[in-house]
Amino acid sequence: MEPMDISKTFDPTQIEKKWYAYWMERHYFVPAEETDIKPFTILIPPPNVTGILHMGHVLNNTLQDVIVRYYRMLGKPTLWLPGVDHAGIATQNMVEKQLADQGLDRHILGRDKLVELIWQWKHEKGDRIIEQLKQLGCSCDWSRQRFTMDEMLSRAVKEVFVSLYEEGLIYKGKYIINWCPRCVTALANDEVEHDDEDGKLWHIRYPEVDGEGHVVVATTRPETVLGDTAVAVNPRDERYRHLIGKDLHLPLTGRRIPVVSDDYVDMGFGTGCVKVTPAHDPNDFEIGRRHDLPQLLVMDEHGIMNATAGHEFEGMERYACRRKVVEMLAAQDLLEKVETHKHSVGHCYRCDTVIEPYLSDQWFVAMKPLGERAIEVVESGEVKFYPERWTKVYMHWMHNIRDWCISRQIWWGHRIPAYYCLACDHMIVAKKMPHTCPRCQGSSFRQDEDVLDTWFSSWLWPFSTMGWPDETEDLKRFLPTDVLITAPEIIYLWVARMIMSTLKFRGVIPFHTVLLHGTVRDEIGRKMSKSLGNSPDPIDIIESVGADALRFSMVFSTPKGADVFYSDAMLETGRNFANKIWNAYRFIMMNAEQVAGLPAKDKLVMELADRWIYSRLQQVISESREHYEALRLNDAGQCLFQFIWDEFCSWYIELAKDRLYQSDDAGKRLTVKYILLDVMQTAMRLLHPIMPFITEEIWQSVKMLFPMPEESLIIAAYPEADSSLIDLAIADEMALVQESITAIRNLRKQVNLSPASEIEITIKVSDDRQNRLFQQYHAYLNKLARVNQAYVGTTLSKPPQSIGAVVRNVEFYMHLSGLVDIVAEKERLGKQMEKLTKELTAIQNKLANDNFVQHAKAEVVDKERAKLAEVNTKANLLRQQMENLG
RNA sequence: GGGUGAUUAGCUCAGUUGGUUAGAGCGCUACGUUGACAUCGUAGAGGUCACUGGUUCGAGUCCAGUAUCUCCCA
Repeated sequence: MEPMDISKTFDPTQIEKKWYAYWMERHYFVPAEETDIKPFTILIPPPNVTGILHMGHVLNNTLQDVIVRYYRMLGKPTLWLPGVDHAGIATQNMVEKQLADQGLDRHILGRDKLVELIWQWKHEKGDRIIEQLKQLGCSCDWSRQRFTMDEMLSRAVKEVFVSLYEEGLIYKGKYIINWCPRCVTALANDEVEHDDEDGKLWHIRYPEVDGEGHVVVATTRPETVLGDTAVAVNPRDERYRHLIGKDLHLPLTGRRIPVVSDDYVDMGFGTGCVKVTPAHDPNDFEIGRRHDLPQLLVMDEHGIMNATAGHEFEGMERYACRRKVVEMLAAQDLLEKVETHKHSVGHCYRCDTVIEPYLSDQWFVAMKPLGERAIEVVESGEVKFYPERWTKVYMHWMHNIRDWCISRQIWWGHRIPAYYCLACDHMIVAKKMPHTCPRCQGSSFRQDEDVLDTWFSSWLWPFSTMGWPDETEDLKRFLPTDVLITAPEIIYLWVARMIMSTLKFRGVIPFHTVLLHGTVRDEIGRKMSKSLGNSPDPIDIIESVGADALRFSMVFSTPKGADVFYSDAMLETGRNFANKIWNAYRFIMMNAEQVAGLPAKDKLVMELADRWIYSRLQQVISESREHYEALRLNDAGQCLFQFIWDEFCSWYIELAKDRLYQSDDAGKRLTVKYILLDVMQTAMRLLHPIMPFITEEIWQSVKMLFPMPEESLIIAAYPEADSSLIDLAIADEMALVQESITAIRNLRKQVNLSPASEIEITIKVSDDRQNRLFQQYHAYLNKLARVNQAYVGTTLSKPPQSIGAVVRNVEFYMHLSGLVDIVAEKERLGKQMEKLTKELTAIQNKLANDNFVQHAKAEVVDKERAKLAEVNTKANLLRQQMENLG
């Protein structure tokens, strides 16, 4: 390759397509067969089939890909198992919306036709998000891609349902659900939108049966009085204790209802008496259960009052009924008062109708028996959460676990495998439609109309995707998997349930580690959402700055599971970094043309900077390994960013230039060329998990010049640190040089000397080692601080007309040529003196404090003393300089 | 209402078992086209660590309370 053909800025589009195709052709993402090495496995949280890639997916899948690629490089057979979720309600809604545009609705179409339409849609457009994940660089094993409605997964769903039913852990019962009377359908919790509204609070009198008194209850929905079956008070409430167990007259109905005691009642709210309507309020439903109260449904599925409400109200719309109830109460002097009241009201997300809590037949899973083992495995540490604090959230939910309502009144999903005999209504739960009714010998059946909650297929993901209930090779090999990476919002919905199901049906944990990451927000902290329009399209970003830049920015900005604040500035971090790497590569290639016969590593003529960069490289290798393994991906990113940008580019490459351009020693030139290629190549491997495309591109191209086997692949190994190359003495010397260069640059700045002007420096060192160091490497000062002439010695003193700085115990004096602004300089020094004095006082006070000297650890005290000496030296120098200025 | 977490520079965040002059990136200011990179370089300014009390020789760090906010569940 002609080096000058390499473009000045990094152009990702071409190379991303090229290398993804290359990886696919070579089956990189398929775990190696025939090996005894324990594989590394990650299950994807399956995105919705309707989904298009958003920033949340980018974060989630980038983190997974980084980890998977890291373990692949460690030589493990690695499986990232991908798939898509059928997302019952969301998908059906989307297709129904399309129908609506054509003036159709599902009732006209019928169930079979609608389901057929959705499948058709899935085949045509459903897997768009999969293509987008590929653009992001995700290294999933696409040959194992699953869909929650696949035959394989449906089999598992039926198997589990039937098995839990037979064990008595699935049952049919009554439950309060959110019901939209206009759409005539049940709504999931997340389909109900809550708004705070100004409503009214009606205070109603319920007369006592024995005695003259009454209690007052407050309600926002007076029509539900008709369905009351009790009044509840708090057992500790002195005001009402005498009423517990007594009866009240329920207004307008002629019924008598008891007073019950329940902890749920808030003594401080309203009058402390609560009317209980078990069939029309979720909290009342729970109270009703505890006290075995009747559940009276007083309206029908359209929100029209029924016969149970009483003949005066039957047939009335719910709000008309509300008005009539209020009128009648007032007429009977049972209305104590009416207040305005702000409260939260649930609305149908589709039609905005006020939802009605509604009692209906539903299917449940009894969760308590499944929860016990799931608690144990987290307590014992078999399953760990990162960050750890989520363990508490998980435990809290598990200890208060409730039965899971798994039926949904929609059409898209796994239909409940329960069949009813048309002749005698006998119910049979079975994997297939039965032939004969065991009770009446009838032979015609209808299947339950409901489908299962989408999570009922997702919770089986760890083994349903691997072919269970068959004992497949994949099951034996890949379960338990290793790390699950997901958002904390679905700890309950998904993570906990997978732990329970996998323990129940496989007897093992599904994964040993759960990594929870934050939410992607916009610059002002809002969640990214379609409706706010604050979510950029990741594909646009990839097309403009590249997947690597996006990936790096995401990884870099997601510390310890905290939220990610997406902004253009944040994206620039990755874009600039990719460009920086690209230009370092470009520079190296420009100078690498003739590096044909490189010297063997042990024949290299290495000097300070060379030994230093190798030493640092080894440390960075170890650190990055530790970070990747501890799942601190942002730390891995930061550590590599800092090494490549600051240490390799800003220091090493800059120092290498002298030898490349000016040295007439061929051995020196060869050494530096070798090291540039070697460090670059190693750094590309370190960074490959985070930025796979650019690192592969550079790897492949450097490989042609660098002495390594032609077939060696970037993924073939994650570098291992060679501790023999770590040299702390060298590191210390280099640090001194670096600090010195910074100090000299500062001196320049202080007197406003242009960085281009050449200067003379007197360096007073305090020992021979330092003397040798500065004699030998004054070229470094020349290159990076434009020190034209350096006088080094142990006995030198401050030259006239100079300003000084101290680094450790080395004094630097920059020779001035009479260009200094005396007044400004004095002011600056005065300010510095003030700061030093303050610090000095603090240390002296500390050391004068007997308590400190006696109680603190010896090393802390020693450190304090050393500091005192250092600060004193600085102060003396400063004083001298101030005197010099007159 | 129950639970959980947070509060450090203009912004986003580090700060490991209490022990430097509380750090980084971005932004801002000044200067700079030094033969990879202006998507760059060098330097600078900027903080009562939310508030109140406590423990300690010593608190951003530990404890209690207050305030404000986040998220999950109801």
